[in-house]
Amino acid sequence: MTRRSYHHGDLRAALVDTAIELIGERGVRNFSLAEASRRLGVAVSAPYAHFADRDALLAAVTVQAFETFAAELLPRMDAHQDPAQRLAAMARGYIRFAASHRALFEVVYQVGLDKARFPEIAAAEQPINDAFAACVTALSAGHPAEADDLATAVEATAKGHAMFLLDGDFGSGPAAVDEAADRAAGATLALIQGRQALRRAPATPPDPS
Amino acid sequence: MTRRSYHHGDLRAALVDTAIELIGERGVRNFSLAEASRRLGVAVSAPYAHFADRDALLAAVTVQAFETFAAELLPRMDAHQDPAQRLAAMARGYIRFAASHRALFEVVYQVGLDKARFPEIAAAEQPINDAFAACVTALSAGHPAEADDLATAVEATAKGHAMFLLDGDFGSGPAAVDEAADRAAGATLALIQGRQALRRAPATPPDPS
DNA sequence: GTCTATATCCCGATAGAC
DNA sequence: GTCTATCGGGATATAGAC
Repeated sequence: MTRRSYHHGDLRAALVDTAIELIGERGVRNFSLAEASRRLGVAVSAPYAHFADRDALLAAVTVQAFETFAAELLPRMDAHQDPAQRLAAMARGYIRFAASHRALFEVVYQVGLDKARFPEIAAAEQPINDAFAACVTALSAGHPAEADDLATAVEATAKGHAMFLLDGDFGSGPAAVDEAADRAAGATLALIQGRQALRRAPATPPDPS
Repeated sequence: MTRRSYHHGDLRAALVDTAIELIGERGVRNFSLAEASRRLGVAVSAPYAHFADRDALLAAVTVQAFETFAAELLPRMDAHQDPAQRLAAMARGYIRFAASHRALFEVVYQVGLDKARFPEIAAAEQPINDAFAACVTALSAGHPAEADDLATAVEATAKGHAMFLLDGDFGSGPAAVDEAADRAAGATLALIQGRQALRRAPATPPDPS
């Protein structure tokens, strides 16, 4: 494959790959079909034989993002039995995914694609949501009203740490990723532990010692 | 002021206001100097008499964002003595600010302005950072190594909740804002409580009951 | 301080040839 | 399935008149 002639190659797949490359280099918001075409050495009109428009290509990238995330995350989770540890592992995996597949992460969380138009996105997301929901439900047994609360808090914490990492607030390099992952996992456990503590003693002010 | 002739009016201030309007309507990403000029009825070249370029205008908006945030947040914090409660109030204020000044929030957290080029941004940010750091330090007395950890976790949690709110995950309207603020405050307290619990019994698996 | 006019570049999308 | 060519739109920024 010479990268110069896709006349009979898989331009569709090549476009997805190139989109991910370009988004990694310059951000989703500066991604254009035109530049992807240029990089692949095809005419700017060529992508329209495979995608209805720019959003359709981004939808394909989004699907790949969820598939990649699930493939990397779910095995790691299965190493733990305890739901709290599983959630902490999810937080860790979330951070690692954001760091090692920055472009995919960006597409998922910065492009507001119409999910009604691209139902394949919801389908790709499903396995992760299921695993997450199972942990939260297990941890909220006996207190079902708090399940949603906990889910949001855990997600928010992971997402927040990921954004700080991508913004460079942890520095750069593998050490920064490890630190962010450790902290997100720690915060997740603290969150779970703290909810249980507050459940037992809701009005107690924190120990000042 | 007729909004049609800024020949001798304060075009600079008007541009900042209009930028905030436009960003609120269509997002920072789609904000352009050209459209701001059009809305104000001035030539597209007029802004260049007041701002070196687009980023310089956005820097002015950023400064206003921090000033507004500080003005709304700091008084609310002062109502509480306990550092944990102060941090929870900060989380609440963070959410409220994101909701009621969406455009300002977006500019601060989605535009990556070069802080070296615009030192006035750091200056405007200072009072908030100081108040935040004071709370975290007070809560980490005796465990200084954890201060940074806690600061990041609290910030991440607030930011995460704010992003979910702005993405519509809490629904819309004042009730959604209240719910997001309540949850962010609750998660902040849980985080603080959980750290203290884990400090006492680091290896204890969460109570499954 | 604001204007008109312009240079230069980018983009998405379509039509019709091969 | 890909090409060439083009339409119609957008943007930033500058030059020079008033």
